[in-house]
Amino acid sequence: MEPSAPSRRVTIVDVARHAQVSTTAVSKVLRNAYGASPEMRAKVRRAIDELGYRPHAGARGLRGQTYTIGVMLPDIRNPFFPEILDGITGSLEDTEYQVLLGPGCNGEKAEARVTEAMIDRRMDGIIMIAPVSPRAHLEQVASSVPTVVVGRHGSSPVYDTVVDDDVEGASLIVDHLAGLGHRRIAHIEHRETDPTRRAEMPNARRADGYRQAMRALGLAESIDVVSTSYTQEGGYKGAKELLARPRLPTAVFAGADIVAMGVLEALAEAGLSVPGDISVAGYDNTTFAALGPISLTSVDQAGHEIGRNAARLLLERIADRRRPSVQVRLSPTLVPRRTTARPPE
Amino acid sequence: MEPSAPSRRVTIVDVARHAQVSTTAVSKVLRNAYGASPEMRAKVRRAIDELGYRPHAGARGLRGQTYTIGVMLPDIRNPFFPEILDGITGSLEDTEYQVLLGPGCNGEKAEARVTEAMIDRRMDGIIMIAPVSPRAHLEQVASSVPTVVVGRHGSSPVYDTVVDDDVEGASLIVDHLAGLGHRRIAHIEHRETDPTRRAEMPNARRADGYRQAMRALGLAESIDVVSTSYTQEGGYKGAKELLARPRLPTAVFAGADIVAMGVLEALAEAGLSVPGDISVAGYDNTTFAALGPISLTSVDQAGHEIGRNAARLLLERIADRRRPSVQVRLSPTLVPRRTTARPPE
DNA sequence: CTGAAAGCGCTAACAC
DNA sequence: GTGTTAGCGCTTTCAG
Repeated sequence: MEPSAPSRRVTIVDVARHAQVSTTAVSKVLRNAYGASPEMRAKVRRAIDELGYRPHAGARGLRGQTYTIGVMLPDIRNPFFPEILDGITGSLEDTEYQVLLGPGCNGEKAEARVTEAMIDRRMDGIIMIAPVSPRAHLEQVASSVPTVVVGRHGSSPVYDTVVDDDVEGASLIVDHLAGLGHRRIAHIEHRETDPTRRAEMPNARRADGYRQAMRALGLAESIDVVSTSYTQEGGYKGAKELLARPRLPTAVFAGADIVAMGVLEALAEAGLSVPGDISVAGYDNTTFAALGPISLTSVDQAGHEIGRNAARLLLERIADRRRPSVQVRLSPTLVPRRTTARPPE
Repeated sequence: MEPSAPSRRVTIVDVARHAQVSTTAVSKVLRNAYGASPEMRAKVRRAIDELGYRPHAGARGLRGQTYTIGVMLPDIRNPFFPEILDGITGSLEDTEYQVLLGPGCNGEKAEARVTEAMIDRRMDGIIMIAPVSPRAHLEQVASSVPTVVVGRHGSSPVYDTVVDDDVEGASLIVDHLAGLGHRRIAHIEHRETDPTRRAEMPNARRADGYRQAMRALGLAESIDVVSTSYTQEGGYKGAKELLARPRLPTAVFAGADIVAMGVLEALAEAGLSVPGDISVAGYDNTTFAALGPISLTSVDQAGHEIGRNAARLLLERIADRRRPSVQVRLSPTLVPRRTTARPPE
């Protein structure tokens, strides 16, 4: 076996010759296009199988499509994304399209690089998951390739969106805690200064939902929001800040599971038991929320459904680039586990 | 803004015209190829900037390279892979190459589909992380495109490999536990029946390393291996099995962190405290091993280094497809945390 | 050092 | 329904 021998690959010409037809005929069969008789199709299919022919995606892209869908994930570490991805690939696995992921897009610059790379490779469509780029950039991308944006609120005429209702998710948690008897429920949010992002990013929505739900329950005076970041460290710091309050809250709603991890650590250090002394809830229902030793109450975003919808919208838009943009909003569900219980007497 | 307007992109012809040179000249500048005067380069570069030109990767691939590296990850959920990926993208971000990931490759069939897709897109090189495909398939891939295989022992003349020394990792754990005074140390392994895979997959090596280390310490009679799988459930079942033993081990070495999670759950259910009654160690030093409430002793595989080496080897092989294949083996390190301590008196 | 011309593998447009 | 032809945007000869 030669290492990476540049052996000439079977091309459409070889198939045409083998099947004794024109390359156009082969091309039509490949694309299931109109204008080939059943006998011709059969003949061509046989030749394709016999020769083990697979079309060169790049060459196809030069005139037609590349049959490639790009998915941009901001952070491969976020255990919530795999669900979305499964939803996408699941919907696409019976199509001709192949999904390829753009890695490590943390920050606007990296996002721009990846989206450019996808456009330069003439991908047929792009799904951007929880992008942080300014809306203008999203619209610029969408103006050159069919695009679906996942996890950003706000709509645009040029791209479709799929989001989970973060306001509803926050109130699921608040209602759950209030139902258990809690009144002093604190929230740890991700600090967001940019005004556009405040309006569009899920984290800000969760904080809004928390406030809204507290007010609806007549707990307006108990509203207590600590601004840190959606990281374990952010949770740790946020909890430290709450521990310094004159009166401790009886429950903490962390804006993300990873934040809850930091909270649990800080509480353990302070000698407080969960949920005996204080209840803790997260958001995203990530893998580690389900881990036995953690068993964190959380909100599930139906990532699979999000992904399925994103794929569906993208295919629709690839088929008709002028159809009006669509916004899909899904509802989250509460997953109660062992970190929440009635407040201490 | 038009939704996905198919506005004609700037091509190499536009750049050539703008700079008043031939397309050949532009091409040479793009590729930093020999045969262009400094003045010409400057002129072309200016034209490229002014027009915002970016070459079409697919078209380039038709004759030359696509400047795309494919990375195949078996399971995006495995929290160990992001480290490797960071190592790869970090090494490549100052090059012209763009990394794209093939998603969800669990199982031979999915792996084959993804590698085919990468080959059909004429990627310049492929990095396969912990593939499960038979070696013949790996070699077939490698024979048509430069390939580096990560996390598979055993060498091939047609692809390079980067592995972490799993035997050494296992003995780090065993020595650590023995050093604390443990003698009855059990191991939970991933069941592997296929003989080739037994020889090449890391999981089998860890079990071998465990046995070897136990023997070296004169603890041969205490060797106790439970075969389940590298999943949380596998850990849970494995622990249940150990709990049914006439004499409980004082320490459990789980072959992977996720397995340890299941073990912790089963032990908690049985009312045993960790590490008071029994010590637990994992492998991979994943994100959740570091989580405060878990704090699992584990083995760190230096994922970043693995990724850096894989990228380096791949670039070398792209530059010289005939250079003899290389095997890199890296050493793991122990990360002691709170789940391991001296055995009960 | 420079550029004209051929061609990579495929699809679209157009004949027949 | 079928085949012929002309590109898509780039790199690679190969003359000059």
